[in-house]
Amino acid sequence: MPRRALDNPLVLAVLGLLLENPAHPYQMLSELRKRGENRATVISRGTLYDIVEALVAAGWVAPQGKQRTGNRPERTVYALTDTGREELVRRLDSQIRNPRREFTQFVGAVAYLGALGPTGAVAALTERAQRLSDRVEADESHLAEVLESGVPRLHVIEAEYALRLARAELEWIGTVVDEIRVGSLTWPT
Amino acid sequence: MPRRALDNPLVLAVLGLLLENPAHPYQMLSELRKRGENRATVISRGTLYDIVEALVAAGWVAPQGKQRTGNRPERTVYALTDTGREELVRRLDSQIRNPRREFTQFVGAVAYLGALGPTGAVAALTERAQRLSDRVEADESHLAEVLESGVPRLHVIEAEYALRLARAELEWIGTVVDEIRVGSLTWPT
DNA sequence: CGTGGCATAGTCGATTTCGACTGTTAGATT
DNA sequence: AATCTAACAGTCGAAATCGACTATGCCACG
Repeated sequence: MPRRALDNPLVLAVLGLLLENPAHPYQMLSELRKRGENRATVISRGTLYDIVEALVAAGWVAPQGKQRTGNRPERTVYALTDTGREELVRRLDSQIRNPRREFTQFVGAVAYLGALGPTGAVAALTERAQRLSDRVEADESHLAEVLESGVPRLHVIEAEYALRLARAELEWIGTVVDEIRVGSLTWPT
Repeated sequence: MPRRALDNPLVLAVLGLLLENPAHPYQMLSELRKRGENRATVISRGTLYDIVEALVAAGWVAPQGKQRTGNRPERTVYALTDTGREELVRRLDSQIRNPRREFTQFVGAVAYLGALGPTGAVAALTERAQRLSDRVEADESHLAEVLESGVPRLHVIEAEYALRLARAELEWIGTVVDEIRVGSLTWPT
């Protein structure tokens, strides 16, 4: 029993992917990269191999045999076991019911907004808002396309969620910037 | 020059704290715990000492001498250097302008909501909403108290932000749950 | 038809992070 | 007065994570 119990966020992502199809690590990575443009922390290759190994040790995932395409190195393909499926559901359930509190770099930085001074704060927040709104727009149209193409909404539900929060953040930034400009949010001396 | 460049989220928190007052590590920890009830990832003690050491090596922080209270072990007090102050501003600015994309456990789990089935999904989301709304209420009244007591709004700005996002999340969960119940969000077969 | 560049795959040593363990003091309880 | 407990403060070895390095196949281009 490992001391630190497989609590890397990648674990859920890997189990989730394997629920759909068996895959070899490198494949998982490209898949995650492709989808996840938006989601899941960017993960380094090495870590992924470590995680898969740990999942095998835990019995949640099992090697399904080796393939080779052309003369490429052997790729071991992994599939979800029954215990793995149970574990996936257990984690999903608990992480939705009571996700552990996580905060983004952005909140962490906003906490010390004061140190930038009113001018600096407005400048930085404005740029953030610009970038974020660009992304929101791109994601919105991308989402529309995907739905148009017949992908069930349930499969892109987390994109809807992310968009919702992004819009809330944009609004918040907007009001704060206004308040600084107008002088209703002031710097203590 | 360290290979991985002090990119732990704690770095910003420590620099930010030291901007206010010099402190010894254990003190920083309690302070962060106190404030941060809400913010900043929960940090283990050991990590904090590692970070402080790295900050000293980077020249952003310097030991200010040792104190002892009663017969307690010596506590080394650290203060921000000038370079440290610059670095803090640099990081703050860049992390607000363009924070690296991070996703919470919750989004990660929502992505695989399907695996819980309609009933399971509703149950899990409902519990999440309940917990979250309890917290929002508590945080709201706590925030009001703090402001009442004369703390400048700027110093609690990130709590306002967090509340805003939490409310957006609550609304989103509400609509999704309704949609599942009503049947406008369906499970593909 | 050689060669440069990119996608494919994975390994491994070094760094980072963690949390269990140690030890002290002040105050509460018996 | 002896004992228990909680807050204080830090250390250190083990585990987790990373990213530089390796190596091959495929395609385009001169």
